Amino acid sequence: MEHKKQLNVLDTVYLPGPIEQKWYKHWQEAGYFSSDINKESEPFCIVMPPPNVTGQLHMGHALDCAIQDILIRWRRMQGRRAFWLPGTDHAGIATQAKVEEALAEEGLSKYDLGRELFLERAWEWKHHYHARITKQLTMMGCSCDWEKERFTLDEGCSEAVREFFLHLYKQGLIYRGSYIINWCSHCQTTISDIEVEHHNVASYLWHLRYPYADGSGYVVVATTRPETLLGDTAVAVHHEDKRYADKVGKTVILPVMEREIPLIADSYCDMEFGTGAVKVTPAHDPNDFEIARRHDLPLISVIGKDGKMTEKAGKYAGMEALECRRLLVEEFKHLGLWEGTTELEHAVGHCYRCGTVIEPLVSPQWFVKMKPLAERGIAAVEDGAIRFVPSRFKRTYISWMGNIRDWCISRQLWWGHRIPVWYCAACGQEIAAKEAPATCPKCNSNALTQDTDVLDTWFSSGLWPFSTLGWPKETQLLKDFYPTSVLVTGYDIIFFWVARMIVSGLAQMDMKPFHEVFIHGIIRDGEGRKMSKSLGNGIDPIEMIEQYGADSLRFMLITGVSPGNDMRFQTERIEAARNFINKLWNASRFTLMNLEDYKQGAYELHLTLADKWILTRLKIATTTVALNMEKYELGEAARAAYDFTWDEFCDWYVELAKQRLYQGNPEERYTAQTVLIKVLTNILALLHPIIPFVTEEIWQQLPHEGASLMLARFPDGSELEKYPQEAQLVELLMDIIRAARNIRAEMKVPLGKKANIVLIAEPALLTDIAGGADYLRQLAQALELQFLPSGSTPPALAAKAHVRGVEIYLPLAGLIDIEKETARLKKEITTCKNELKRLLGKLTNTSFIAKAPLQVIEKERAKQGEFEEKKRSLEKHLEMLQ
RNA sequence: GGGGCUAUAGCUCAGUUGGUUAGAGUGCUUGCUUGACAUGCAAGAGGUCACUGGUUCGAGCCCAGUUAGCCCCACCA
Repeated sequence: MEHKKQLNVLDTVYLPGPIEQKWYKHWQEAGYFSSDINKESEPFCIVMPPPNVTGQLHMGHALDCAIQDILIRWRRMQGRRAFWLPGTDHAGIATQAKVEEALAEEGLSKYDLGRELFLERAWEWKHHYHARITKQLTMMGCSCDWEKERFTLDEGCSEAVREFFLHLYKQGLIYRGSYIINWCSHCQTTISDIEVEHHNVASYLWHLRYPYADGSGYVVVATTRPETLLGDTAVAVHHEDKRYADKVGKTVILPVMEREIPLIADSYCDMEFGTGAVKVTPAHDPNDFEIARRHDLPLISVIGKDGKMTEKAGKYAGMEALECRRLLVEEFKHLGLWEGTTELEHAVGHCYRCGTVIEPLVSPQWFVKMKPLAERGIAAVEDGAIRFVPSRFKRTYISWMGNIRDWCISRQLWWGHRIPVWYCAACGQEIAAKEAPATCPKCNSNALTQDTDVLDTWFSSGLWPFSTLGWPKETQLLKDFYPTSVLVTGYDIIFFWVARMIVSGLAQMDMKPFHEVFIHGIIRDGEGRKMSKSLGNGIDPIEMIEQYGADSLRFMLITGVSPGNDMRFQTERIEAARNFINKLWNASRFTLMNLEDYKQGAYELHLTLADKWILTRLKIATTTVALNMEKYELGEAARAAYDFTWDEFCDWYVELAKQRLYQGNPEERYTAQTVLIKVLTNILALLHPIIPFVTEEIWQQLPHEGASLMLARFPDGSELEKYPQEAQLVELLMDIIRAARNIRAEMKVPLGKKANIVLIAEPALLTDIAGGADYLRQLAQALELQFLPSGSTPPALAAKAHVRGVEIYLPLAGLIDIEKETARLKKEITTCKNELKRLLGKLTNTSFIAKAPLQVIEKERAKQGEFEEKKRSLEKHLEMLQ
């Protein structure tokens, strides 16, 4: 054990800044973040959800990282081989959009640069923000193994992507085909179904007449998108719709285009909606696309990728779609084919990146066949191989997976993994390969060109748990750490990411990617709104760290919220966290200030009541913390440590220890010092995963063994001793002290004025209490203590309280306010009466007596006895005062 | 149209297998230059645990329904 006293006792306020920087650097240089620490032990691995290199980290990342770092530090302290793998995501569409924005400010478009130069700019962007993100993670205190850091677009991850693509391709699980996809005309790319956000939009339903070809009148269709009618290839009604029973099979003339199209019957139609007749535009509506496949209808694309009408739109060609809509409705009015317009609110798909309305288009794209993959993904969660915490997210996941459709993975972007497929210009052959083939295997031509599209960014993040560990190479890292232990992320990306990782892991590795998924909520602003750029209500974690310290931020983020629930970010809460850390700091200052003469083993220990009490409480608190950590109840764990530290250690034990420290003999002083060190050291260990910086700073200054608190043992309570009887007695003494303080406060006894206290109880109990007489004198401001056996005559003019068989009198001649004391007593008596009423009801209930466990009944009886005695005792005193 | 979450002190929230006199932080009241800390100490006020039923000896907690708010999914044009 060494003891170096460095703490500046003048610093009554803890200043986190320099201390946090100092320790992060120290830990990193000492190699404590390495996955080689505890190398021979059971591995514990977390792969960090890679933040996007689009920008800096927000409060959600701070929460995510705080949780992961807590888990990692905790397991490391338990002796596990803890490995937290950091990394970042290239975030295809998002980053490309940012780079394009930056170019636009220079008056340039990506086409001005060309693919290669554009990618250079994108890499510059990546380097810039990567450095920033790294800085932020270090400021948070993240103990990740930086030497193993990865990026989704690095060489290894790129190889993994190609390998996995081929794996699925060979099984026919990746295919190319012309299907209806979601097109964002702003981003100029497809997006997958989950990247489409549906918002309700107030719009109109136009009722339009399509004349029958045989001249027998017209059918009225209702549409929200008149401009698409130029691409109609049928009108559909429901089989059972009597209104149209004799019309099915006829043809109608599509107005404006003068095209003859059939009237068909399809169960998709809702007879209740509109007129029951729906126009079918297979090229611009997913449902119509399905109808067309069932009825073998042609596809006519009338809206192009630029959002303008195509040449197939006849005279409307080249026009913006919305302008076309307006003019087309006008034309229908002129033609006498407009029946009317009604208001309608309906869901419209928008791009999740830019908010542009999504245009469904038919286009040749690459898809992943999801059904067979999803089945395995569902089974793994259903049979418990992968466990969701909290468990309610299991249902969310399964129901989504059960309804999954094929995943469009090709993107018309430049920033990302190029699709590993080449086309032969000579024979049209499609060649999927890991590396660029020299010649066409079919015709030997060397006129090969690679597919120009890149893959959906989530295609590569889906491989993250194994691509980062070195796959497809058979690395030791992969052997040691796959499957990973737990994945920590927000519920908002369960579908985007968690589901994809499960599916990909099972498909490629034949093994789940992780055992557990720990889901947290999102951080909202003080009013409960989502933090967003557009609202400008985001709170920068860095600002908070600079103002309050990373420890405060971490503590605040994981307390006061239960797992999986959202949290409001309120400044008062981070202030409260800061105050707690300051409290810990000051309790440590107090301890250190009293250790100048401390020498381990100098004397024998003589544990007092207070010592035995705090050690017992420490054992309980430690056990509580340890159990809650195991259950992922981090907030509860933190709260237990907080309560113990502040309420029991600081408010009581430190006060109880002062007398021995200031006036005790060397042995007494030594014992108090030893217990202070022991309890404080234990507190620091319990809190270290949560608030690593301040705990390390203090620990290093206390007598300690080992190089760093990071590598110290995390206590679980089993190593601590307990003294239940002494602890119980101290609890009684505390109650007596509180009662006496209450009386003093109510009677407004000036602080400096000491008063006598008379205690009346059974002799055996009195003897016990007398053992804590010093505590009473000190903390209840007692001048003289008098112990009288039960039945003795109490002092005449006194205030009284009654606590667990002990009558407490404060003779306050001159100070006592009879009226106040009467009121106080009456209030106490009322409480007793209410409790007794409740207890009596229970105890006279025969079924309660018959069915409740004996223990519960005994407890209630004991309470009844106590309250009866208390009531009697107080009533007697009340009478005396009258 | 499905599914989920939330409703507990003025405010923000805990309350983990049903048994505590229902808790914390913050705010409020009162008193404190207490030899670690005013980012603090002590004492206090403040709750029909949304509502209605049910299960149970016993419900803030379990079940059903109602109301209010939030979120996710979804192809009614």
